[in-house]
Amino acid sequence: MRLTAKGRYAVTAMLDLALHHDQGPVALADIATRQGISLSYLEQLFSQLRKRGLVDSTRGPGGGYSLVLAPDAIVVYDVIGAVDESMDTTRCHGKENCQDDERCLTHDLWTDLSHQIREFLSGIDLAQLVERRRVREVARRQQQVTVQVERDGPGRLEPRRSSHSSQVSEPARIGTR
Amino acid sequence: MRLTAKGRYAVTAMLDLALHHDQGPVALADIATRQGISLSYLEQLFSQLRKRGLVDSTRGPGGGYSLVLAPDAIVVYDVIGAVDESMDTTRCHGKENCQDDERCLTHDLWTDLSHQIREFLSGIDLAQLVERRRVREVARRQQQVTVQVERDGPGRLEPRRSSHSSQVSEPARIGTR
DNA sequence: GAATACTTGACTGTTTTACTCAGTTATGTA
DNA sequence: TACATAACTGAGTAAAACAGTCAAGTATTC
Repeated sequence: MRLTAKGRYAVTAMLDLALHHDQGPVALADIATRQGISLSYLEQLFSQLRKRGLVDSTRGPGGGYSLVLAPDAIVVYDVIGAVDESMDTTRCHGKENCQDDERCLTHDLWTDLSHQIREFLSGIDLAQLVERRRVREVARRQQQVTVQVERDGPGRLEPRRSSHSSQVSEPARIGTR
Repeated sequence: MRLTAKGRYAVTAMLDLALHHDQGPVALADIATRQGISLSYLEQLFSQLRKRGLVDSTRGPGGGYSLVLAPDAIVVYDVIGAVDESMDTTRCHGKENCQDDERCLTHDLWTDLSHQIREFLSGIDLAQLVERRRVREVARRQQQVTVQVERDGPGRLEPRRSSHSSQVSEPARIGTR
């Protein structure tokens, strides 16, 4: 089973995109500040998301990324699948050669589990997540942070134009490991 | 999410134990040959399984490991939990400090997924697995192998007593990686 | 006392993870 | 046209996790 920080970041970032879906393209720098993910890392992730056709990019000032499909047409499973290879829990990846070219004792168990996980994550789309009360709470909190940063300015230099707050002391800590 | 070869091996080994449950203690060397797992590695695993109170050991000739509880009282989730730390998919491990000491946007999603997985793996016990037709098939195949090895002898030396086939050229391949 | 089998702990090579860095290319605005 | 912005690309890397191995025990039975 491949469910790593990478996959979690991808889902978080896509959800952020869905939350600001109506405000045109969203710059990665904004997502970076709001979600506490390193910008360089986001660039790497979005490169993959774009290749999989999940997002579209707009270059230049005011540019950023936007969802290709409506939030209710994107399920969590696809997002993770775009960056995390496979969600399979079998060692043989579906082929039944786990032991001496034959099925191992527990082959079916892992197949069933993989199926279970796929079902679950395929049943949840971004729109559903956006609707959740607790997600909205967190989103509101994160909005505060962004506004704060904007008011204080990105570091006193620069005339501070546009709604972007590039180069804040972030990215900081994203939990322990 | 932590589901690695280690957890899979543990379940496989425990299932092997359940299959030979009525024949007294099972030697690790036997499990190693039948399941294609390295003996040294099994030793490591069973050390943990014993600490968690899932198996009992009998030393000396004819000894081996046996289940502490009946097969229908041991669920897969516990076996994996014994060797694989945690099955949690959140980064913060339940604590809600995933981002700046607060809940991250997708916290609940991972909590729900973890719950889902736990439910699934807690609903399956070793007895149920033993009953499965496809498991029995594989088990029969593996029995053949053991018998084969016994007939051929472990290498022509030794008078060949008891039902144990120590020190066969195994452990060999355990699938690719 | 020899063989069997469990027990412990340290050690190791490889792969994966989670990044960073340095640079390039495209685009809107003054 | 310059310049600021922001997307892109690819290589590099420290640290951790994985999947084991190895060596030296101790307990038990025949």
